[in-house]
Amino acid sequence: MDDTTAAPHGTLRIDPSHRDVLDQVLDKWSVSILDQLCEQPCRFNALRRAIPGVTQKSLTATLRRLERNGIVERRVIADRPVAVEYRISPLGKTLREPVDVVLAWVTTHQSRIDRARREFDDATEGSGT
Amino acid sequence: MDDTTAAPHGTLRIDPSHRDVLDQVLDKWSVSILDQLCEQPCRFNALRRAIPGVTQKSLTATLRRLERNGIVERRVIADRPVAVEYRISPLGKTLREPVDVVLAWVTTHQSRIDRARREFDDATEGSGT
DNA sequence: CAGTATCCCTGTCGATACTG
DNA sequence: CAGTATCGACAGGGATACTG
Repeated sequence: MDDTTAAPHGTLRIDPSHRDVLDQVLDKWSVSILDQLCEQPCRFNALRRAIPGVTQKSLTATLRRLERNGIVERRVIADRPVAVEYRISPLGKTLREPVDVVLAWVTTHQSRIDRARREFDDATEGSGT
Repeated sequence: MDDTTAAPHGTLRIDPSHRDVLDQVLDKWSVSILDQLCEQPCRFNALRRAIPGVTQKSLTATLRRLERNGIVERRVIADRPVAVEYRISPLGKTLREPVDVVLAWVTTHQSRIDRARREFDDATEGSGT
């Protein structure tokens, strides 16, 4: 079957490792953290305040995961009233563009998506009952 | 370095609705489905066979979700030995590019990510015990 | 063929409490 | 301040069985 029409570059082959990276890097809180850290390095609680709704647990877990994947860097800047600074890594910076592209897509098509959802819900409404 | 690619900092505020869309269209199976349907319209079981590891339940749920979001179109093409064809929608086609960008990022940086993970795991190894 | 329905299990998430 | 530890609630995912 020829895929020259739909797939100009024939790229979209998903292997599990790719899926895995996406799961670790584009999950619920990662995008917000990425966004925040791209603006400026941030301490734990500052980050926490900057991202409404996140809990310590989730924030810690997400930061750890991003750190493990080389997206953010963790740095202890004091010993006494322990201060820890998180900053975006060079690798993390490169992630921003793809994420921006995706977010731009969402922004662009949000209304269309919303409409599709309403229409679907509307059409589905009478079928389940 | 000038960041013409990245949005000016602070502009891309992640609001819940964006997050919500991402969750619905970039989740575990959606990318594979998008990939497959971008190549050609597909019937349910064909799709199932094309995507190793997916179950009926997950496939059904994901297809429904994508349909609801206007990403794929569902079409009954026969009544007797019921046949259903799924195809990518115009909106769905526009999603391909952003996804492609993200996947390209993964491909490009995969080895670096893997290395970061190994280094992290290595450094962490002795601390948790 | 193309689902729906059910059970069950695991992972995740939030809330709370505690620590260096 | 920056976490760790623990618990309970809940959604998602797989396996299985059944249906138009």
